[in-house]
Amino acid sequence: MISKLLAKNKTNLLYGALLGILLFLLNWLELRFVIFEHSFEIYAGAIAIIFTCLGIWLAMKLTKPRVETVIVEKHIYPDPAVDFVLNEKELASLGISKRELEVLQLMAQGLSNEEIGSRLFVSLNTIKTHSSKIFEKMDVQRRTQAIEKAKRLGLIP
Amino acid sequence: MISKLLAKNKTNLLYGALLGILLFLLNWLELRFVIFEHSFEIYAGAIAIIFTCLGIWLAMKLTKPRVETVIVEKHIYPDPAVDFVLNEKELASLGISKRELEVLQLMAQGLSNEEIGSRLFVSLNTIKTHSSKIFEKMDVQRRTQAIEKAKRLGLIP
DNA sequence: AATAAAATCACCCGAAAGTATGAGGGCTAA
DNA sequence: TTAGCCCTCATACTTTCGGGTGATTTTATT
Repeated sequence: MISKLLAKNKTNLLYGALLGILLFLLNWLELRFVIFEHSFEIYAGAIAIIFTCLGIWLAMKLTKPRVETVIVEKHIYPDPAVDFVLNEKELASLGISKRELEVLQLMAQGLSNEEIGSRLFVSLNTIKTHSSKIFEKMDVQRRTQAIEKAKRLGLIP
Repeated sequence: MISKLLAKNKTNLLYGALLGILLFLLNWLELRFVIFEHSFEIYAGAIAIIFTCLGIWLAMKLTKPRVETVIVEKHIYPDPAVDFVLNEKELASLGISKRELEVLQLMAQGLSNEEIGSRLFVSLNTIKTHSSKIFEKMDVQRRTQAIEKAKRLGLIP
């Protein structure tokens, strides 16, 4: 409870403490003044210095920093692979299966049928069958057309 | 000449003048003190207030304005097709000619060599030569690889 | 004018891609 | 369970692609 209150009024307490110290200093200086009658100028100077510092400190603490808003135009180059969303409707309407899509993706990466077969652990003939079906379903003649169309339709990144 | 000097030391002169005024004030207050023997506290308080203000003023004037920079990122999503900029450096470093780039673009659109030849009014053999050179320069084996790499390098949209 | 680079075309050959057809096994929804 | 789709694989055939070589013409570039 008390610690909470302390934490909340931390700054206020700090200010209070500082004021106290200042008053004490003032008093002490006055005492000195009483002892050395003619050290008035020193006293005044001390007060001046101390309160100048106080003023500076106050200004530093109390002035709000000027907020300068800098608008930076950040060009976002959408990494086609990162925020790619598969157009499942198109996929369904074309009737392309999961496996066929896989083949299509590898095709678009520039792999040969042979390489795709190795990648998917199936024979070249299987990939040929898949690609034929893909071309048929997508109504294209060549793999390059399939790739172009697939990208356009959002089937591949 | 003199006006220039004035302009240059404007702030310095201002400070000097202010100091002068302060000294005068101090003197005047001292005079008052002499007149009213027991108004010491008033005197000290006045000094305190004045120098606090001076400190504040000094801090405001002398410290660089504290600028808190808030960076607001404005995200811009460029349409890849609309504001496509050809990566001419890459094009030059690969040594790909204008004609070859044309062929590459048509390739990426899914055209066969035959079709590209018809489109550009040259023979199939010419397109074959072009594509061979393209693959050689791009260090790829297949047209699909060339397309993929060309897109990646910003040679085609 | 000389040189270099680009563009054009041709021929051959092998590799890859694409077409057609058939067939077997697996999964699922009617 | 049966019809339908998917996945797999095979064979045979055609087309397209890609590599290699060589040659001519046009177009810069110096």
